[in-house]
This record gives sequence, structure tokens and C-alpha cells, in this order.
Amino acid sequence: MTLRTRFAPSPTGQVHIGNLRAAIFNWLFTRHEGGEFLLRIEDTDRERSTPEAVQAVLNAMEWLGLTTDGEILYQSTRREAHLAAADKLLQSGHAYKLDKGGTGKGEAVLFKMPGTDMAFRDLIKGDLHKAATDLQDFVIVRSDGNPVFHLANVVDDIHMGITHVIRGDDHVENTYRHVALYRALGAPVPQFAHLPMIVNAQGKPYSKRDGAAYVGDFREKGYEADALFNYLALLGWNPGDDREVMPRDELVAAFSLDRVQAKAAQFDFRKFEWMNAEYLKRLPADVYRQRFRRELSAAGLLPDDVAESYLDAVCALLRERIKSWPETALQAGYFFTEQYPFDPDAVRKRLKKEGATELLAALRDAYSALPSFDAASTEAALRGIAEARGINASELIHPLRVSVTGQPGGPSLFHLLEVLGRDRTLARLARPIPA
RNA sequence: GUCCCCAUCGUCUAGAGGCCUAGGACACCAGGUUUUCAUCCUGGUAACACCGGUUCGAAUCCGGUUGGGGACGCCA
Repeated sequence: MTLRTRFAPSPTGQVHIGNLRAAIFNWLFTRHEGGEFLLRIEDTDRERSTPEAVQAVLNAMEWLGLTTDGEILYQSTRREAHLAAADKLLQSGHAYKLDKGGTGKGEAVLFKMPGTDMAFRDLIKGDLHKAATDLQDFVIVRSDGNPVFHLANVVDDIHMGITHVIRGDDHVENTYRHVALYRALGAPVPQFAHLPMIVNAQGKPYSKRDGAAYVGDFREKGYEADALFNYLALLGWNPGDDREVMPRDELVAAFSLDRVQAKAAQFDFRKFEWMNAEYLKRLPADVYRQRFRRELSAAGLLPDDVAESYLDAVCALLRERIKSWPETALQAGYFFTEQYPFDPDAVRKRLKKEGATELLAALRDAYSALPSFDAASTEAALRGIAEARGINASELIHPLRVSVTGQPGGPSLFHLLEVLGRDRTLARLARPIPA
């Protein structure tokens, strides 16, 4: 029998990182074992299941590279099979009809629990058991004739031949019901593995109040899919050695459910950002340039007539400095517009300082007379002025940077000037000090 | 309230009786490199929740306490 797993989200909006991690662990486990990873959309809730929500699931999986095997199963197409299973259970005496609670809504179909203590082995949490008295009969078909989650879930997992159910912690208690259903239906019981939750600093389930909680949030903010994948894989699991930044194939090779943590894990955004920066560093040059361009364009900073060589030069200069894409506008903006913002503190400290204006004028004169405007020449000229005046080179360097970039920090100043070019540099030096 | 689960640095974790004076990573602090910020390098602060057993020996096994979380729908 081939090992088979599934990801079975209900499309009710966006994909939460907790769900995404369940998908990742399923995928990693399946790829490691050489099995099949299937997708089932649990869209029986007509109210909330929209085509957009289904698309959000598909987009998220594609973005993260969570490849699936076989056709996608839409649970809404399985209604007849669910009801047939309920009939079978009614026939075999495993279920009965009842107007539960005397609501007058009509009779629902209830599944009859076996009346014995139950136990199952969870691949993550170990042996779990529950006393018969804590196991109550439950509704499998509502009085309006619609199948309930438990029935649909189990019937479909049987139909799909799922051998390993890897899902969230919140389903632990449901598992006793599900195991009983498998048995009553005469189907082999799959293996179960329940993943602990992702929590916030308060130990509560991580939600959008705690920051980026949906896959789309990460994507929109320009984080790397591979970084999110890697970080989430390491949240509640580790390879058993000190590796952390791990390419996809290494994760697959090292993954095993018995190294999954039994306790909840807190999402640490700072460590995630570190991970993202690690992935940014490793990006191939051409991919990096493509992303760089996309960010500038999104920020409305990319002129239509920009020269490719100029863009390349700026990109190369900033390559080691940008740790996340959202900061691109600030880091790179001044290369493309004269309307770059000035950092107020830097202006006060460097440009409004005694003598700064005069020094900048001297620099301007020297730079306009330079035979060649390259990094070595601009640096030599600046140091020459500093020496002639008996001042520290930094007395010139700081005002120059702020005047030309508006920022207190940035890439190597003289290389920056070379990329910026003489014309822009001189024009900026000639401008009055911003208020 | 009932039932279930969990418990190592602030965070993610290594650790499956002696290798632990508890290791790594993020964060933090200090120093170095740098014109600046960042990077980078070096070093540092920081944890076995508590109590009792078992054992020659316990972070590791057992029990209890405390704390945290989850589940208790004709939702999924």
C-alpha cells in the first residue's frame, strides 16, 4: 500500500500559517517517504466557501512549492457518498436517528460510540486514550440532511486511501470519534500525527492581531517563500543537528515525524526576518535583480527610461545591504529621484552644523574639476581637502552623504558617488539645506 | 466545570541515566573591522518550573504540585 497523505483545508478566506505548517509537514513527510500528497478542499460550508477562498489556497500552495499528486478533490462533490455511508451505518446498527435535544427540527443521524475505552497511538504525542464515559455519541447527519464534518472527513479519507493523517492539535479529541467511524465502516485506521499549535507571546493561538498570520501577508510584504517554508519547518521540528538554513532537498532528506515537538511553539518574527535575510543573501544575482526591480516599480520609483546598466550598478551596490524588500524604497530611492526624503536627525547633525555649507561648496568645486569621477578620485579629492584644512575626513564625509542621499547611512560613499554620477552629485551639493 | 495534552536560556531548540561546569541559533550586551548604518569577526549575559521518589548517579525514569494550552456544536 502506498503511503498517502493529504492537506484538507476548508476555504474560508485566507490561509493561516498554522494551516500552512500542517501542509508543509505533510508535504515534507510524504516527500521523504516517497508517498503521495493529495489536496482536498473541504468546501461543504456553502456560506463561507467562495471561489476566491479556494484560489487563495491554491495560490499559497503554489507560492510555497507544495506540489500535490493526483486530482484535487472537492468535498462538495462527495455528498452522496457521505450519505450512503450514513445509511450503511444505520443498517449495521452503528447509527440511529434521534431528535437530539428535542429541538423539533426533526431527526438527525447519530453515530453510536462503541461504549468501550479507546486508545490510539499518535506519531507525535504518543499513546493517547480516553474512558468510555467521556466518549459520547455524535451527530453525523444533521436534521436538514447535511453530513457533518466528522463523517465527511473520514469517508473521504477512506475514499482517497489516506494512510497518515497529519493535522492540527485541535483535532486530537475528534480522533477517537474518527477511529470509531473507520472501524464501524470496516476500513483500516490510518496513522495519526497531531501537530502542536503556533502561539503568540501570550501562549494563545497566533492570530492576525499578532502580526502577519496569513500566507498572503508574507507574500505581500515581499518575504521569500523559501524562507517562510524553512522557518515554519523549523518551528516545532529540527533535523537533530545544528543545521538551520536548509535547502528544500535537505529538509526532505532529514524530515521525520518523531522529531516533531509535542509542545506549542511561538512564532518569532525576528528570527524569521533573519532567516529571510539569509535567503536573500543566497539568491542568484539575476533573481535578486528581478526582485529589486519589482520593488522599485511597486514603490513607483522606477523611471521608464532608466538604463539597465545604471539599475545593475545600483542593485550591485545595495545587494549586501537590503535585508527585506520593504526597505528598498528608502535604501534605493535617492538613486532614482531628486525628491528623496531627508532624515531630520541627519540634517540637523550633519548639514546644519557650523561650516558644513562651506565645506560642501569646497567639495563641489573640487569634484567639478575632477578629470575622472570615479570612487578613487572622489575619495582622494575629499581626503586632500581634509588634509589641507587639517580636519578629519569624516567632517566632510558625513555632510556629503546626507546632502547627496538624505540618509545617515548607506553603501560605501565613494562607490555610491560613482554610480550616482557627477551631474547628479554636483546638482545635489548645490541645493540649499532642507528645512 | 469535565476530559485531554504540554513544561530546558526572552524565543526556536540539542539533550532519549553518567559524554552536561547543559550545546547551537535568533534576540540582547561588549569589543574589533568600516567614513556612517548594516554586514562580518571575537567575546559575554541568560534555562533544566517546584517537591518527593527510583538509582552509585537524573534535565533525562515515576508520582504529586504549580503553571500554560486544547477539546467539550445538528462549526470545520
